[in-house]
Amino acid sequence: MKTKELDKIYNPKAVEEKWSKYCLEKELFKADADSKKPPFSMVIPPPNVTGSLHMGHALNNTLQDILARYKRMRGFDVLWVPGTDHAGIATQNVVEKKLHAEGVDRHKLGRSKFIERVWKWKEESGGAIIHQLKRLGASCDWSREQFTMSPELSRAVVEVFVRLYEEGLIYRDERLINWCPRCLTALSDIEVEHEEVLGKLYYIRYRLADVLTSQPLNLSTSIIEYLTVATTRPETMLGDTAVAVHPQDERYNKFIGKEVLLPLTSRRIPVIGDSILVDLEFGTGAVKITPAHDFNDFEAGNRHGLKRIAIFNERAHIKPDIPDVDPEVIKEILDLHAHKARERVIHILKEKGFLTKVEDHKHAIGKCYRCKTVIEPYLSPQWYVKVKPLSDEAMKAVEHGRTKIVPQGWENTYFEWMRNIKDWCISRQIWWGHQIPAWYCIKCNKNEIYEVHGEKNFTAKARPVVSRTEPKTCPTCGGKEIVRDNDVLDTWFSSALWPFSTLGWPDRTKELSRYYPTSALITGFDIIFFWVARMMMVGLKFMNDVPFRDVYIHALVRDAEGQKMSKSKGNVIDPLVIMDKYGTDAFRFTLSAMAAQGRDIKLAEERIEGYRNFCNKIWNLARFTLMNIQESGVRSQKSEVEYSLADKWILTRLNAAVREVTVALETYRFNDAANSIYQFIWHELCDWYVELIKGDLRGENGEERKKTAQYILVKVLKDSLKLLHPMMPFITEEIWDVLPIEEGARGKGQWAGGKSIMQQPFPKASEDYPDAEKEMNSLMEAIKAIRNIRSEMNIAPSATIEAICYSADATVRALLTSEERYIKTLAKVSDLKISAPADRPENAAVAIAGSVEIFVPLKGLINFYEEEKRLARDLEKVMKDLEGVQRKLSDENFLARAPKEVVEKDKIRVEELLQKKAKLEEGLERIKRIKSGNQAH
RNA sequence: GGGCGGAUAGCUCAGUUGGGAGAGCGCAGCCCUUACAAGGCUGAGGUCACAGGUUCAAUCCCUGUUCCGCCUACCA
Repeated sequence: MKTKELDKIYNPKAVEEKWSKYCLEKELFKADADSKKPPFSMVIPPPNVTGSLHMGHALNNTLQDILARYKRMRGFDVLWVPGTDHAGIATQNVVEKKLHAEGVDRHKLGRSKFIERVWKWKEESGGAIIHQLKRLGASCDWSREQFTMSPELSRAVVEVFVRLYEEGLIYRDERLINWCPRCLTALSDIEVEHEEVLGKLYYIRYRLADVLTSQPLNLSTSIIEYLTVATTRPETMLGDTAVAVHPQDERYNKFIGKEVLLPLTSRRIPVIGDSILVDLEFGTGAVKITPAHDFNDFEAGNRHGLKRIAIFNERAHIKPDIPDVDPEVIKEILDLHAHKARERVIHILKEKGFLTKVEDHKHAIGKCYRCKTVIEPYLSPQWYVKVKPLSDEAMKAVEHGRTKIVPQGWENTYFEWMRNIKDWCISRQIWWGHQIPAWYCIKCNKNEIYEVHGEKNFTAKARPVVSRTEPKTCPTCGGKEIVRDNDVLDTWFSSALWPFSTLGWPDRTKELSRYYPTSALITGFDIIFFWVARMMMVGLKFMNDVPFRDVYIHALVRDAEGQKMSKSKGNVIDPLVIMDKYGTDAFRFTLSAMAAQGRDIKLAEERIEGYRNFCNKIWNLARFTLMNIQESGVRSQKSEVEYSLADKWILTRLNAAVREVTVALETYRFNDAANSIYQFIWHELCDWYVELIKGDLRGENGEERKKTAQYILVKVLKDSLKLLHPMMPFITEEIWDVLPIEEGARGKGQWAGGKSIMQQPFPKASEDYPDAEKEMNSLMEAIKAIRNIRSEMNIAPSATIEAICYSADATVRALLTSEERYIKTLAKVSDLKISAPADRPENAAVAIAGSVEIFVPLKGLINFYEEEKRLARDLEKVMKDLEGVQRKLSDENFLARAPKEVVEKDKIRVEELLQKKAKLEEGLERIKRIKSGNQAH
């Protein structure tokens, strides 16, 4: 059989396509609910069905996949549930945009036709992200792909809704809510993004009703004829129904109970005292109250029984029927959007002398998190979840450690939000989503009906019938005319059920009992509130147990400058482009290596390039290995008697890597795992071990030695690939496929006689050889010292040299002697002398490595000036270290109080440094002597 | 306004029980040495933001200051 030659450079594309296809066809990612193995389960944070893979997804799913693959190799039956959510608003926007291009709108189409269109869109173009996740290598159980709008999951949604309603945890009420005038729907509090802007504070005078008003307004008058209010939203004054002052404010409290004339209207509104709303220090100390358009004013209105006058329609345009407003004014602003109306109102107020002052003012405005439109507080009937009883349980679960949040710092964020939680507005005025299972009897609610777009809507006073199935008749009056509530549920409502609805709930499935609670949830901090907190609440409520044991919160991916990536900034890095350019493995490894806990990831392409190089390094390691083993494969080897020092050393270092990677993955320290494996493969296995055994592999040290070296090389490579596999699934699979399985057998592709690397057990640390490790370290030090001399003395890399090693330590001499071939090979030494300290050669560069004094005779080639500089530099460094340690050791307090191991260590160190110092000084002396001798000639 | 996090090599960042400061990239020098130039060898570079405190010992713990981020909040 011919040895398979690998290409000189790793080509990810073909490899990824091949294995991706193969693993999917063979269904290697499937969980087995009947398995005897212990379960490990995760649910994917479902991406929007409209979405395409961005950096956040890539990081999130890479980390999940690393865990999934690791746990699989550790012998777990891994279930990783994939799927998408229906993304109510976003999806509806997409389809509406398409309709718009066709010249249709959804109202013309009608609700059911529209929903059909959305489903059609979903089938055709939805879920592109699923393919992209597969491309990323995500080893989800694709046979269990879920969708929040599927009939099964919809059933769970209805069930949860009805039960919560029956328990009084869901109710309907009319109050101010956050309204997006573009999406035309209510939003929950957390769907509003606050943004600080520099706005204006407008001062407007409201004339007191009971003061003589016959004379023209005189701005310089000292008699108080008016109250001046300050506002950021002058246009809402048309909806004012009171002015508030602080009851303790001596400037104004005499006006409480009086009335003012609202400018631009014929409305008289009361002056009221309210200590909650009014801050004495701010503005003028007098506040206009617009209960229908401001959350604080709404509350104040409730406290004082004020009327609510809405001045905007659902698109935040001025309504025609605002009571009391001057018709001239209405004519000017009718149907203007709020911000246009503001300009007009200010203009009119100014003209009429009501506007007294305008100043800059920083304040926050709310924007729709989907479309960035400025949100408008809007009065309407909505459905709410009463969350306090649920959040109490959810807090306890984390307090008691039933769910662990990693890194722990995020617990504060979680608790903080849970403590201040407000009822959750769950109804949305859109069509795509789970329609609320509530119906209204026309007869019973005939006074509560109002029409919007020809649809019947019901006020908060209407009495709904909430039911799992559509009622045929009204349970109260038997009436047959029944209308369903138009609203749909917040998409996050269905996401909250994801960890159990995807496992078959409300049925008591095998999966549910086996995989719930899930083992871990991996997600970004930006959806702790949206998703994690709500899953906790709902999971505890309906499953009586937490939805997951661990929550690992990872960072956000930013660009190299630390900016959040966004399309508008144009700084997005497309993961698909990156994967094309550098390969998926390199990309995944980069994300893993940069996923340090508690810090955002600044992604720079150079970093990815570096790990692409690492892939190539691994590839060439494999290539080298294949070139150096028997075509018949490698013998199996159990006995360690034939292990060389290098063999024992690399096995020991491998063990260290195995331990580090294992601990790191168990504790979600993905960057540590990546760095350990990188360090090991590149800087220990490739840089040292491979170089050390090249002679062995060439047969220079006998056939036995050759076979053993081959065996160890293959073993270490295979274990390295296994360690690496969770992070780099493709390249490891490809190499695994061509490596020898056992004695006499080689990989022939597609695991002839073997299995996929993902089905292999994760490496376990075997026997350590601590002595070999120490000895190897001494040798490496000596080799590095000689290399240093070579470089500093400008000896051509191709030239061989002579070296003399003196050591007073017989053990060390024995080591150097028995392993001299390593020094000769790696330091390119042709003539190596090892002995007890004797006469120091004169024309030689010198270096100290541990107890070994190394001389490189340079017969006239030596640059004394350079050598002196080099030695002086080394000496200086040693002196500095020595000084530090000696100072410590001369401190009685240190000797008395520090642990004796620490003191002992420092004492040994001083000894070593003193020795080194003496030798360097000697060397320096010699150089100086020679130099002066040379000069004398 | 409240809360959280960060400040370590030119850049991006590690540094978990306080005990000789690390990596990657970049930079400089020398090398196409038959696994790999997407490579090898060598090297330069840090008062660990600042000021105090605790300790025999502080990059690490405590306090304060400065400068950055982020989250959160109804001061009109």
